Amino acid sequence: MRAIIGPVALVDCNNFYVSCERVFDPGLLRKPVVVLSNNDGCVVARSNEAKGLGIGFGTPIFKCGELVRSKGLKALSSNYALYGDMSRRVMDCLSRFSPRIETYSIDEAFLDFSGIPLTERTAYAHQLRRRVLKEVGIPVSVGVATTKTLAKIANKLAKRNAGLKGVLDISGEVDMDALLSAFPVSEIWGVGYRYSQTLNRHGISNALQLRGADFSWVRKKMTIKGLRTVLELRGISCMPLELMSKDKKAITSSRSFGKPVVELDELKEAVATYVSRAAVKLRAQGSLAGTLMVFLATNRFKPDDPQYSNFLHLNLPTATSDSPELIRHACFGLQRIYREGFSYKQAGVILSNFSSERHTQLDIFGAEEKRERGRKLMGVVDAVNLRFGRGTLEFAACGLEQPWKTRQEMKSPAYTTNWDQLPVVRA
DNA sequence: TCTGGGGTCCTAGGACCC
DNA sequence: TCTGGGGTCCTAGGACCC
Repeated sequence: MRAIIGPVALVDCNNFYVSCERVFDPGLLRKPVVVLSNNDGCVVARSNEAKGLGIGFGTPIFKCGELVRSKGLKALSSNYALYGDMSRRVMDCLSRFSPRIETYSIDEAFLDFSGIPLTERTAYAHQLRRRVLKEVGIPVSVGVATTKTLAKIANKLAKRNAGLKGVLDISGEVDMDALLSAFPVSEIWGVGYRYSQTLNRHGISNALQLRGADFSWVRKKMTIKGLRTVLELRGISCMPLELMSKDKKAITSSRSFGKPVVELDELKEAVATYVSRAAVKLRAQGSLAGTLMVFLATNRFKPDDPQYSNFLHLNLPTATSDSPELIRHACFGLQRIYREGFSYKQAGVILSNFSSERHTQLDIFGAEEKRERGRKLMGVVDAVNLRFGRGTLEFAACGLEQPWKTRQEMKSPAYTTNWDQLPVVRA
């Protein structure tokens, strides 16, 4: 369901992953903290204190050793079970402030504010902010404007200026020209590195200049999406609220390995593991995959090592969500592209070309009975893993030792999603 | 020693057809 | 040797997002 919108609020959690960690470990408050990517590789979330130390997004953590020693920088492995659960709590809380809500990402939501009179919007946003902090423990920022693109800008300004206390409403009378002329074009939603380079070359460096740019020129250089951005900067809403979450059109599962992998058998275990994870998500949305892509690659950061990467698309004979079947196809594909004599660093699979499980095309070879048994088995496996935690039941093809598994040496417990890891309060 | 993972949308161009 | 025009479908690649 889509809807034309009036004023809209963008609510964005501040330094979300770090804030989640702080809820359960107050010792991290007011300290420089970063959360690392899978494999404990590079920085994907930073506390304000860490940003103050000059640590950029994506910095490899091995370059921060000195800061850990001299400034007490604390680095944590990412804990997606925790962040996913905290996200759900934040969204629950927000939906009580406006039932017309679009969950845009794990840490962001757009809320329809058209029911709130102009003079009350700022106060309402402050109230919302206090409530999320009290109930969930996560600090958020709120930007209110007449379009999503402008709300994004308001939100960034609210975060940036401490005096605003996390809220900025630009949906009413404001000096929009002054505001936009001070906002760099590269920070506009939908303008990435490439486009901002092109725009800069043509003398467009701030949001006011982009707002005034020639429509057909923008259309040519930045496609229809760029044109929508320009219109939104003018206050014309082109991006409606998406109130219903949509099914995914593709599901990827891939990881860098904790250490290089040479043997085909080990690669097969890894790929079998990834494809079973993807299959769980596939079944959860009631889809069948018609295409499976498998890929592998050596470490591109070691240019002196022999390099090789490849991928293979497989059009499956029958669309399926059956884990053993998908594992068979993935291993077959992997075998086709595997070359001996390389140290592999990464592999993965992408499922796509989905159809609905409810109107399956019948298998011309009459294997319906077998498929039905498979469906029931998958249902049981998913239910057990949901109840007792991921990995309770696994396929033998995924291996037992899993030496290739990613490193996560600084991970916090799954405080909210695993009974064994609930926080303990000491009297 | 150590450098992420998971998505979406749009367009150009090729293959193919009449 | 010369060599049309219009349409559809598909895919690879590029741009963006968090």
